[in-house]
Amino acid sequence: MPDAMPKPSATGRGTTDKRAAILDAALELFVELGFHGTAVPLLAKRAGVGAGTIYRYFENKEALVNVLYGEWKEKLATHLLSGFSPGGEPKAQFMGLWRRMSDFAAQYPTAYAFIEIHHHAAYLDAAAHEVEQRYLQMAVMYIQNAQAEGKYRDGPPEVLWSLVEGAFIGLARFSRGGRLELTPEVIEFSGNAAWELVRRR
Amino acid sequence: MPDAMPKPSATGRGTTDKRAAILDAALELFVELGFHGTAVPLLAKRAGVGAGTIYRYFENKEALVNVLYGEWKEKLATHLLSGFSPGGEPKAQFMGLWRRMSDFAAQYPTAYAFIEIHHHAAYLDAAAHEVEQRYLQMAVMYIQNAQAEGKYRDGPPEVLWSLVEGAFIGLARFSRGGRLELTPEVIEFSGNAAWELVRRR
Amino acid sequence: MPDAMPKPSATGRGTTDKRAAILDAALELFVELGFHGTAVPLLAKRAGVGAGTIYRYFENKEALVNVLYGEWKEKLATHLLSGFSPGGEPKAQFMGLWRRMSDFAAQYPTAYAFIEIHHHAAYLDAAAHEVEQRYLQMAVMYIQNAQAEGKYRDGPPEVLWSLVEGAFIGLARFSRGGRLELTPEVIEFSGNAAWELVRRR
Amino acid sequence: MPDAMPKPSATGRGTTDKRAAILDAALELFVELGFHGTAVPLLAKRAGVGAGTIYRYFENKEALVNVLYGEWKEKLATHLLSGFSPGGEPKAQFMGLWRRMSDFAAQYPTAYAFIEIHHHAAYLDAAAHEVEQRYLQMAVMYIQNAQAEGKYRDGPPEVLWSLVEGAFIGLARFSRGGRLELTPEVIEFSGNAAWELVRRR
DNA sequence: CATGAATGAGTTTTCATTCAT
DNA sequence: TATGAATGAAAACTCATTCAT
Repeated sequence: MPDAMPKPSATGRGTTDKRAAILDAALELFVELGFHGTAVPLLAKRAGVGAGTIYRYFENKEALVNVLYGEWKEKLATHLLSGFSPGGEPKAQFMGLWRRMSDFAAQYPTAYAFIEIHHHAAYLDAAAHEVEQRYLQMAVMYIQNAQAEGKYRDGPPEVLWSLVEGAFIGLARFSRGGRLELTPEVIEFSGNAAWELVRRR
Repeated sequence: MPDAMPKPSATGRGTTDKRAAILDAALELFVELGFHGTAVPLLAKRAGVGAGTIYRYFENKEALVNVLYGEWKEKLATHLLSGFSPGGEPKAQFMGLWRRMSDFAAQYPTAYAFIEIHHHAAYLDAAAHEVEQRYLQMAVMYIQNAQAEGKYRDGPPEVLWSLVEGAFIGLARFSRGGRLELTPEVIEFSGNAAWELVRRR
Repeated sequence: MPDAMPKPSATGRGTTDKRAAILDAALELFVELGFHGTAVPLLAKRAGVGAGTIYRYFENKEALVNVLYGEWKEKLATHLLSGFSPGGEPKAQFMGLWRRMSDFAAQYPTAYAFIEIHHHAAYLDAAAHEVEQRYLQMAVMYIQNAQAEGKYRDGPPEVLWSLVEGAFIGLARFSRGGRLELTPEVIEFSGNAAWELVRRR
Repeated sequence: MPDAMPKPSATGRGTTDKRAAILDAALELFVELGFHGTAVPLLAKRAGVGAGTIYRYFENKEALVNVLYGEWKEKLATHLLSGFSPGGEPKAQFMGLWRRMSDFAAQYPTAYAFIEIHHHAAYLDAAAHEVEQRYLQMAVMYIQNAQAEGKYRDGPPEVLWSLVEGAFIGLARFSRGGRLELTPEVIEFSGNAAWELVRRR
């Protein structure tokens, strides 16, 4: 068991290279082959490191997938929150959210797929579930606020969020199939449609 | 390799018992633990058969998951198609579809989860992909017809369908979490919202 | 464990059919795939009987191979002995032996291969080894007699027999390859050569 | 599937130790128990390595037996060819060949038994069959040359070789039984007898 | 620090044998 | 008496993890 594992935010660079390479390789392979379907030696090879090296950065395979989940879900949350302006046109606000989701899915398609696929895996630990919880709460609060201001359709906010996020996941899945690119036009079109899911009428 | 594998549609009953027990156990465990995360002996135990028995009914584990996928996706397609009336009020038609999706997900929650989770797994074979294709084509044709009749929003039908199905998947996922039941009220509420995704305005 | 197993020399025929079919199938498959390489269900299929039926005639797979070995080695010994005339021209006597070996190998090529291949297998039991012993003793006595009468080369009779039998086995193996038939000409030619192995000069 | 399997001709020593240990153990056990009769864990134990280690050196059990066959048959061919002088007394030449066969069988009795036993096993691959072919061609050419020079008996060279090699195999089998040692006297005696198989008269 | 060869526990799969029919 | 579906013990093989270098 490594005594002091190199942290991701190390200052010196170089130390972190391998950790990042491992995480990147894991992201790809876990999406492609699944967690249990990915052998550590293969992962090591894809990352360009020795198999043993992985265990210098992560306690074991399970820890690795949990770190991966936590980091990316956090990153997604941060991304969605960034540039969020509380007041303003409700539709513009929604479209902003939809665009940020799209940005993220377009920029990190594998990471978005990873998050989506692993959202309820048996090997996710308490920490990962907590990140998950906070993410959902954030979303729910967003909806509740908009409902409180009379902008959004009434109803259980979790349900509304499930529909909106689900719709986006459907779009992202389809674009992952390679038969659709997330162009600005597609994003506008789908965002406009999704807006109707939530808007009060 | 079994020479003549017992078929599902056996006449005499009893022949099919074990096959069905294996499929049921696999459904549960593949959802719970994933395909690679499910060991065959565990599967056998859950099905109440010997480990070797599984190989009398399925060539190997991969064949098993593919049969499972094919059968359930087919069942879903049949279910969605059943009671579909071509002409009629567009919204009523949509709500009918949404209700049938809900029926299915409520009646077979594990199967619906299974289908949703495995939709693009590396171990699905050509036959499974074909079932998948036909399913999508069916959906696309439905959307196209409605668009042609001027009832639905214009735009790529696959995108519209991705949004609608995604929204429903989001709902189903959330209900699987145990914090929401798919009551008629929830179904009406969500269906009304989802209808807005597609309706022309 | 069958109480009274049907014997090979049953009078009524019919009873023996299956036993014979099993032995025939086993002969072929043990030569083709080896003893451990032959699965009992395959054997059953080739014999045209149910897998369980094999256990009505033989205690287990090992007993089967031992019966097979014993019966065929005995049959070979009987065949070689038949028509053996103690006095007479030594070369004619040798050629008679060589011809009878050839007859046997030509008439029962699979059985001859089986005997040859299994001559020292780990799963042969005491009874089979005893048959083996008697066979060798018979051969040795034949050689010793001929030596005593001054017709054969001096030297360890087992060695002489090993050379002669080995030479024939070499021939039989080659003919099994399909590139040579054991025609009367080939038998005469090889017998003449083999005769030189043993003849006194 | 190992990516880069350690090769036999490694420079640094030590690399090859385990590979050699595995091959040696396999040689013994395949002769003793047969290919299908030898379980990999037993093989590993005999070789003093972990079961998994075998798969670092050989793709599977079948590859192992094929490498074994190829290496030893090649070694036998090389040994028989070594010190072969084209011109010279025909009998001396034959006796030289017989002695080299004996040397080999005496020095590597298990390997000789292995080669002999596996000469036509179902699991030998194309490469092994090719080695086999080349070996036979070599033998045939040797006989043909001697025939062309009028030293050997006329007749199909493959048949003559089958008789000679068969005779030697008979001798080797018998000596393996433990009741005969391949002493120089036995080799001379048997060689003299075998010479009569082929010599022209 | 980094490695990758080595491992044995655990996986998938096979198969000799049994037994209900 | 004959069967072949069912089985679990044992086979072949994989892989997460360790550790000597």
